[in-house]
Amino acid sequence: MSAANDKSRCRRATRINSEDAILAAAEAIFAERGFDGATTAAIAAMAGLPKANVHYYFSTKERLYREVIRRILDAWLDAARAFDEVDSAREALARYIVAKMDLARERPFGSRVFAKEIMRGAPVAQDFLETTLKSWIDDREAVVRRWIRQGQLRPVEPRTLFYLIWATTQHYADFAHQIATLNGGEPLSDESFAAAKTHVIAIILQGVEQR
Amino acid sequence: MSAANDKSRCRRATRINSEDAILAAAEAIFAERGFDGATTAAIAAMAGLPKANVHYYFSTKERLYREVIRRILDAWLDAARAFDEVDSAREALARYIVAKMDLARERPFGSRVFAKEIMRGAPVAQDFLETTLKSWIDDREAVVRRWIRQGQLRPVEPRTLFYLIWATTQHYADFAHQIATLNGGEPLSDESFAAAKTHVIAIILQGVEQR
DNA sequence: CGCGAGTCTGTCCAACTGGTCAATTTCTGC
DNA sequence: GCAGAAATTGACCAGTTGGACAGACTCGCG
Repeated sequence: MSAANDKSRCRRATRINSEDAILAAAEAIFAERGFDGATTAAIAAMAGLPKANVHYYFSTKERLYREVIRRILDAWLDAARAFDEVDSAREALARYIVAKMDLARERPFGSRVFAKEIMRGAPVAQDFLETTLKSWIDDREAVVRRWIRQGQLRPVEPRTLFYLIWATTQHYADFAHQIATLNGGEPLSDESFAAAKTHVIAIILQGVEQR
Repeated sequence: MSAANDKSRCRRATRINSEDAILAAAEAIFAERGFDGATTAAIAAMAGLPKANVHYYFSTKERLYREVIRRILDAWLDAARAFDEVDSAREALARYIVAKMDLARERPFGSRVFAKEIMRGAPVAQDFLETTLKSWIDDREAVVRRWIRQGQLRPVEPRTLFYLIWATTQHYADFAHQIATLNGGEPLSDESFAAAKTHVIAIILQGVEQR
């Protein structure tokens, strides 16, 4: 790689590093205080930059917020693919729950930002809900109904099953503080979390599988 | 009842009406925007009172917020009693889920305020989590373990079961907007909600009952 | 080496926030 | 029917916020 390329990549890298630092800080601050409660000053402080620098990369607080939401939805879609990797109901559900639990563990702030976005009426994510998410769940509902016809699953209501999975997996991110408090003040260890994953899968599969 | 009592009750009634209007408005505004994002002006406007009137009844925004939280925790404790009404695992779990689902349906704002309170690290509810909630779940965990020993339930992890119930029941309040959007833009009808209640109970009981 | 584009930041401002206060109106007990 | 307590409210204030902007600094190419 040429020196010229190296240098131009250096500039770009600086920009990307700053943007990433700001986005990561924004995700944390928005998660804790919500859109209205978050201040650009707090985001800048957490990112270790002057406030004006934040406004250099993201002209307005709303534009920054939209970008944070966009990344979260990307990560969600990524995890959702786990549902389609295999054709057995048991395996597909198990993999999907694992993917959603891991997402909750790795991006707890993102999960909380999304939750708060929905609670304010989804002014930014409404389009995602109506188009991408709507068709995702319509399609998967059909898949679940096929599994039921094939005798892999009991005749459960597909929507109820998805809401139960979404709710439970997100709970481990959104209510991590409550879980930690009930765990003696300590966040779940990796082992406890892995065990929780297994137990959640066990209960849900037992709840819907035909036996 | 004497005229004097009638009158004094009138004054008190006015006060109580105003306080209730403010508390109801506060619950809605805090639910949508969180503590930091909520403004006393918005709460006053929704309650149909001048802002100064709000500060007459609740000296500070934080005091008002604490009172909102207190009432929510009261309602939660009320619903939690459903768990102890009967001794069969099946009946106790079913009743508890019904109570929590009904609470989510009747007090969706309260549920969201609580969720946001946890997400900001529970500065106000921490004491409740550490004392009341901790001992509640410790005691009920013991009850679940007894049911397991008695062969009423499969050997599930009690905590996982409670988190799954809390998550799912709260989801119907906190994510009501998402559910409505996926329901064609309309909130769940009373019939759909009643059906969801039944389906949730069916999946969870199937998931944990010994058969 | 030097110049222009890109990056960074201190300073400022208009709008808004929680909260105060004094003046006014409305009750209540006698 | 009146004295005073309680309730109500418009006007106001000090602190904070999102954002603008001009100038300083840095990098990379010719």
